[in-house]
Amino acid sequence: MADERGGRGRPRGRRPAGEDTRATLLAAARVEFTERGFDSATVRAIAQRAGVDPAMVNHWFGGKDGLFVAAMEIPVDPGRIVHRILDGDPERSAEWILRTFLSAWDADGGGALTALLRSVASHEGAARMMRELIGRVIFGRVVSSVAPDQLELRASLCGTQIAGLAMIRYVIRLEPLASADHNTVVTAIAPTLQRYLTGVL
Amino acid sequence: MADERGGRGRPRGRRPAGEDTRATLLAAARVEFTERGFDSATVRAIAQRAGVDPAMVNHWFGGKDGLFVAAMEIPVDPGRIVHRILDGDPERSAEWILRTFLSAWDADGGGALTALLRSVASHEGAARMMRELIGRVIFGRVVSSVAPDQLELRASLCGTQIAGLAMIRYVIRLEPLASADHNTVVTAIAPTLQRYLTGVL
DNA sequence: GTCTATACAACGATAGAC
DNA sequence: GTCTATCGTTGTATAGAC
Repeated sequence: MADERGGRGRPRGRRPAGEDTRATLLAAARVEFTERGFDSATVRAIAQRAGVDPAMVNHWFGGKDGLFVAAMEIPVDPGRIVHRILDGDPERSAEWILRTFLSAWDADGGGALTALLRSVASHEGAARMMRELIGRVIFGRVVSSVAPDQLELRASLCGTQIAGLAMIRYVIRLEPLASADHNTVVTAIAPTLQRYLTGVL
Repeated sequence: MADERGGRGRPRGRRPAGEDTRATLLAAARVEFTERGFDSATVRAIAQRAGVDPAMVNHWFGGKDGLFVAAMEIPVDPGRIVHRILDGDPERSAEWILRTFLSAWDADGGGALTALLRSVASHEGAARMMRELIGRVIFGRVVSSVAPDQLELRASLCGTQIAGLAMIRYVIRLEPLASADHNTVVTAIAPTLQRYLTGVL
């Protein structure tokens, strides 16, 4: 009864090893989340782009939220950034931080960053992730190793300048900063960041 | 029957001339779009806020899109802000700018600002409006009256610090900056802004 | 034979259209 | 006020890897 193995659809059951559905979904999710933002991106569209069933999102990530946090890795690797920053002269930390962020963001034209900011603005969960990422992982560790006094205030101040640069350069795209080369940006902004890191507040 | 002019609900049928349903809808739409962004704002909620049937949105604006484009005119008065800022000592402009923005943003707990940033991040039209608002109307005029050299670069740099402060303090809510009083914020950030305005870059 | 990744169907909610 | 489209999610049967 109801056997009906007529050719429609993909075959059920476990697919051959090597067809990594999870990774395919992640890639599709990054595209959709980037282009449409968290709310407008649909699980169905992501699944369709990945060529799999929407239920796979639930199976692999527990739902749309899980897929989001899995897909939206920060466009920079915090560990590497911190490490690279701490290897140099503390009085030149600001310049390194800026160059690291600029390189990471410009790598894909700011697409991933724009998506991240969009998600941060519209999704409280993303904002919370961002909060802990900035405060603890990135600037918290950087600041604690260069200027232990007023650690948290310094970290959040650094956050303002970095987040603001991201907003103006990649989201609002205000000229001339949107098209300025890295040296120009560093010359203008590094002193600010350096003061937030090690200067007198 | 069901005349019931005394209590809840509005009378049916054509309303008397002068009760501008269209304008009421526009006002309600601005509130909802501002608070929730385009996607999350619903026609039903807008109509309910206006005390009007959702069908009126279709009748007057042809749908949600039409209502949006009709509603999204800039509801702020940048002129007053600029005027107040320019009345003081040029070397104290940064402090005035910061205090003006902080007061405006804190007035409603940052709600309107969060909504604005959300719209900017998720809607290209809002980003374009923001671009011109920051670059030309606000900082363009401020900077041109204090330091005419590298006017646009200075304006966009001011934009980074202001936008970043907004992001960290009201959207991401990173402590201690999120709860810091105005004096603390001014002490920390005014020097940055002052350098962007009149300092050496 | 067992486990599990998978496809399919359907549900309840919600929002825009008419 | 009703209709319809679409969303996220859940349940279940099944095919293939192990």
